[in-house]
Amino acid sequence: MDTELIWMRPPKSGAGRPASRTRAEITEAAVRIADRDGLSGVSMRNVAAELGTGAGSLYRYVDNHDDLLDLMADQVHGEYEFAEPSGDWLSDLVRVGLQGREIFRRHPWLAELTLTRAVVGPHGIDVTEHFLAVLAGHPAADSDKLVALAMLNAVVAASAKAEASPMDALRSARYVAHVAAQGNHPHLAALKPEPAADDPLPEALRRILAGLLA
Amino acid sequence: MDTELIWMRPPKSGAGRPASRTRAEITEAAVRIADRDGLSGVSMRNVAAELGTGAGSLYRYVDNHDDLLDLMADQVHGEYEFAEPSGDWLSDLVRVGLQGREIFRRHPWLAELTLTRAVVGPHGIDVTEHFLAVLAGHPAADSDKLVALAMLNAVVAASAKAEASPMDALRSARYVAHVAAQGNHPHLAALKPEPAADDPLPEALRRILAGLLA
DNA sequence: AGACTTAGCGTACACTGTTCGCGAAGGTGT
DNA sequence: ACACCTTCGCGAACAGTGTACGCTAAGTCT
Repeated sequence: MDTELIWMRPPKSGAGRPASRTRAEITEAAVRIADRDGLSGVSMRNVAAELGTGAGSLYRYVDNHDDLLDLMADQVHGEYEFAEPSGDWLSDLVRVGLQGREIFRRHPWLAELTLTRAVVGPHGIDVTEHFLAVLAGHPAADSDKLVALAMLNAVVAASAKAEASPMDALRSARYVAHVAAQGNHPHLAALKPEPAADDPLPEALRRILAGLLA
Repeated sequence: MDTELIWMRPPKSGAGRPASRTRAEITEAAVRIADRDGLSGVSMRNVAAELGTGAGSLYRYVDNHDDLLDLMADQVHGEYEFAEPSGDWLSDLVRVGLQGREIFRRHPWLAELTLTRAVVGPHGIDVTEHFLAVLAGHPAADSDKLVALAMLNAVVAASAKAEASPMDALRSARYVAHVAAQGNHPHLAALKPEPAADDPLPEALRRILAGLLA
């Protein structure tokens, strides 16, 4: 069994019949399906059909279904566009977070993926590298910086997931109202249905990052 | 189709043959299996076998597999033990977060669940109620408090997931080393393999919560 | 006692990830 | 040019999944 990450596997030797498809091509097809039908639509058979090939053929390019998910997650991490560090590290990092949210919005399935598995691949690594570059002059310990990155990802993904499934919010709201009517949860009942304030994420990110990297 | 959450469904009418099992019993069996074999072991057939019954019978108690997962997630949220608000809201909330981590440690499958779906049920609601009770005198807007709770959950779950699967960390580390050796990622290569500092979570939670609820 | 309602079960269906063997394809070396 | 040989693409097969449905038996109510 190959315990290495998929990106480290050695390239095929030149001999033999050449492959008619590339791993990138397969990844793109999978992303296309996920964007259209959601993560559950990304089955080996569906991806193969999108490419006009057989399901078993995919296993020439990918070890298993999870590998395919890893490839997808890493691929869309390539959509980040990094600006040169401006000197204001806090604003730069918030920028990264907000850019992440845009990616999550473009690919609603990504939140579930990043929350479930670590994104490590060429593009995921690039994000880490940029994050560290922005914090190059910052006195915090390396481990604290990495913790901050992980937390930033978790928070952005969680908020993206929340805004991606408003049905959940509706069902929850109905249940909360039901419970509040029971009378045993005074603070819950006292919640005011406030006018949705404008986008809370930028400020939340500022505060979280500032708190973590004091 | 019933769009209501499972906990709102009306109790059965007294007539007819009484059920020989309870929903709680089924949920406990599912949790037991998940604790032992992980989330993927929680199939309808496995849970049914654990109870010595047929797979189809479970659908008398649960609408579908996802409902069962919701029940499991909510049930273990009943393991929180809430103390009276001490007056120091920050410490109280950190306490909640650390207690959450203990629950995640006892039930490693829970992180994936809470990161994937919202936990709304009797026990999940109790957590929210307690969170709001602690912040009863706090001037922040209600919506900000709820955001803080969601972020707290995301952060604790993410850190629990990370510590639950050190294999991922190992594979990642190997790949990072491989990339760093390439030379294109100076900041990554400059990371010092520091001695693991003592538990960073309490301080991180303090800072995040203090930042969010300034 | 009889009627009625519901539980439990077994079977069936469509789908999933994955494996394996076979035939064909296309470069490489002589 | 030809043979070789590695690799690809494919189709069938297997074990497992969630779920629907019809039947029978088991209780409760009138």
